[in-house]
Amino acid sequence: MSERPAPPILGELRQKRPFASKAEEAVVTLFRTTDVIRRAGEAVVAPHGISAQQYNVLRILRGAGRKGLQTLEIAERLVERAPGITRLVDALEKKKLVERERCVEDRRVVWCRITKAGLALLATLDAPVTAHAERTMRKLSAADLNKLTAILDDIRIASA
Amino acid sequence: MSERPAPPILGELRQKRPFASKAEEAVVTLFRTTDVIRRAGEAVVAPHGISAQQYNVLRILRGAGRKGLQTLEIAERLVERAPGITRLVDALEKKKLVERERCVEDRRVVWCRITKAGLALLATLDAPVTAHAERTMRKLSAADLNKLTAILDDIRIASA
DNA sequence: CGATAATACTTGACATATCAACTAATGTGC
DNA sequence: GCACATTAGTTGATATGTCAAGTATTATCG
Repeated sequence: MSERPAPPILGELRQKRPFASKAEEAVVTLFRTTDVIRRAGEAVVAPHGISAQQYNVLRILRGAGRKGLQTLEIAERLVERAPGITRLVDALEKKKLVERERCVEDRRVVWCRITKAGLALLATLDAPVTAHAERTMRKLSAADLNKLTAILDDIRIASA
Repeated sequence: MSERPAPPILGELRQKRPFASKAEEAVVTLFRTTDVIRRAGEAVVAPHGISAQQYNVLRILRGAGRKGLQTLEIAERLVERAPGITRLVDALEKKKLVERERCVEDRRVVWCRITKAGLALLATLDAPVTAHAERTMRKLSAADLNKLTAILDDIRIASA
């Protein structure tokens, strides 16, 4: 008789009942783990007056370079989807981290660009953000880190 | 020269630049994957008039049995933390899925219990929710499923 | 060319999330 | 038993998320 140890997540959530399946256990564990990491990540950027989503927008716009990106293109590239992209960019514009310009050739389009101030803010955040990721994953071997990413990719491919 | 293939997440987010580190790639992949799964999960429960968080509260209260749980105890057991537990339970009470009662012995405490209607709702959701988890993880081998959970547990332990 | 459709946002309404005060009740030390 | 801290929860202010509907502009088809 092999007594399997109870999943750690059960104790963490003070649950006694086992999960209906391994799949459910994995999903709950995934949610929980991501929540923990996200909160820690928000704590990194929040003192600088922006949310994690706003940080993501800034990074996307930095990557886009001079020309910038159309509003809805930003939305498509967000790690975590946000239907309220207009107001997300509104907030960044109010903070002067992003600027917008109506396109002349196609007046439906609005081009968004990161400002100097936005780039400066990102520059100060690069190291802390990378450090946070390293800290989060520090206990994993290189093999496990690759394995984790590969498994997550498999999950997304299957759900497409 | 081994040409490594670009990480799938890069194409998905239309990014050209590689990540600063494997750790950052893993974190972004984790966020993205969880976002995809969460949205699909919300689509399962939303038609029944509740959010994923509210569903989580109901499951916690079902697990707690007759006596119910004190308000803040629910908050501690949530998979994804919610500081606004009062209003979360408010919403469920308004829908008659949960009932509350001020404790007589310690009048600071409020006991929360799931109602018959709450149990009935959960009963109809059990199968679809389990199905969603199975569907999400269907492409993973049993070994990979265990590996995923184990790696995620390691991450949380390290960040404690 | 003119009607219709499609695109690219924007806005309004409402649900949630977050944080910091605040209230009420209980526990603790002197 | 009284001041003070602690606990349990609530409330207010503000930000963010979400969906549906609306506006302006461009594309398409007969």
